[in-house]
Amino acid sequence: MAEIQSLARGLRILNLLSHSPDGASITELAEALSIDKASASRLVATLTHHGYAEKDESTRRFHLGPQVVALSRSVLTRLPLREAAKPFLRQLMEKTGECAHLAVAAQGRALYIDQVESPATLRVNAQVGTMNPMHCTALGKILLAFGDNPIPEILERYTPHTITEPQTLERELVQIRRQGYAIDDEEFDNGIRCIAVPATDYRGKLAGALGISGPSTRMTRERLPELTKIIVETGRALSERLSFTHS
Amino acid sequence: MAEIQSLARGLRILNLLSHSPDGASITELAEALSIDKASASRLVATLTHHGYAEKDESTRRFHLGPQVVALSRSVLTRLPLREAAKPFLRQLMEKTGECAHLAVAAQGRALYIDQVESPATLRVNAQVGTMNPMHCTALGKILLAFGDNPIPEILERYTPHTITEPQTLERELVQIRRQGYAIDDEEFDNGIRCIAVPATDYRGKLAGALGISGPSTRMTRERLPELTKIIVETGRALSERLSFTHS
DNA sequence: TTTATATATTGCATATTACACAACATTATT
DNA sequence: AATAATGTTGTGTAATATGCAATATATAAA
Repeated sequence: MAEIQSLARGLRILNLLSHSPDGASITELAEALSIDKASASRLVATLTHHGYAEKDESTRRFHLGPQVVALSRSVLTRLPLREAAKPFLRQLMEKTGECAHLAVAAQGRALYIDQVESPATLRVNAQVGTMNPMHCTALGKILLAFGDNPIPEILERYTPHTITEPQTLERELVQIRRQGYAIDDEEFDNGIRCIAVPATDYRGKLAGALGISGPSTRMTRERLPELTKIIVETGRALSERLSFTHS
Repeated sequence: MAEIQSLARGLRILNLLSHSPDGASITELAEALSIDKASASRLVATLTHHGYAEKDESTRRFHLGPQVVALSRSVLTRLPLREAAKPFLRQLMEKTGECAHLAVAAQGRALYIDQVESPATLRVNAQVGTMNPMHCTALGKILLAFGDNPIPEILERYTPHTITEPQTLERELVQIRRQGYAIDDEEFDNGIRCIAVPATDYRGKLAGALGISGPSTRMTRERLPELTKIIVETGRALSERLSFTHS
């Protein structure tokens, strides 16, 4: 596989910018990529010229440009799963009172492609485009258990409950496959519990994962079975729906 | 300004892919850019490797990859306007029953950065990331009237009501500045009317535009004044809110 | 204000890198 | 199975991106 160096560098700059909430300067970018300031300057100029980056004139730092938002729209609208799942997410939110999320596997992580927010003041908001680790989120575990992604090499610890042992995770995945749903019991964020189920297409192949997230004070261990039942049913319904839309 | 050729080519490929709902093949991309198949192949390989493109194995065609969605999130969350405007959009939708939209100027077009959908069956949906022309949308006219974007050279016609004469548009903008709101009376889509107002920050500088869109059967000419009043008030409230959040 | 420091942009020579052409491999079509 | 179309891999060539140095610009200090 031949890599086009300057394109790869440009893309790495985009990635860096996306992880820099306060933007980045030319020198910072050059250092991060171990390239010359001049090269960075020219690469950023090209990105800017095409709308992929933009300079905040007040801070003189570079941010991602609006063009990437326009790109993302075309990705999201292309996903038939998103279209089909929307009413089911809404229904999920209404029945449980918690925010409902939809995710697919991307780059070894769970990429959130849609969300229906709950009206509750205290709620778990996950922006579309968020990429969370797979091993410690309910949606991610579903994607691991039913998809064809390998178990990540390193299982980073986020909370005291995070599973960091590969064997433990493997056993968990077996159980998830058996029971048909996954639970994240404060394994990624303290005080947050999630439940997720798979959405499968007409061939039974995994299309994505959907579920709810809420504060553990509201999603108590006692309520989990009742909530799980709702989510499993919704997942089945969506999967059934997907079986008839193999366009 | 020195353009990095291969990066520019890569970005142009991304643009092409975003306008190709059914994806694109290597040869199509090569033809569109007037470059060799081999070059296109290598560029796409790099894009794919970094998650910016992906191959649909069933059709053997290339689409945009999930990475661009992840990028867009960082753009959207960075915008303080979006955060601040959310409750006002919701309120707008609830009071009018129509979909509420929020847009900023980008690349000479109106870029939709947020939306609150109405529950109505017949509603005007504008995906986040959509880029509409300025001269024939209510949000766009606001951005033209109060922002510092030049009037587009060519005013493309979309419907019989589209303003295509620069002088006419200039007069319209003067009136919009005076009255403080803009109306799109089936100038972009037949059967759709929109009303929009500006959102200004603590310096009185334009931050974005917000408004509603609905079918002209429901948003009749008679109802426009009543709806306009609501929107103008909401715009003032948001602008006031923005005056206190100059972080 | 002036000086000093940090940061960004432009010129330019070198060589690395991307390029086009072609051959090969793969997949689709007949 | 044969043919056509499309995608990928070599390879020599030359154009292009690169790094260094110098200039220009902006920021901080004096």
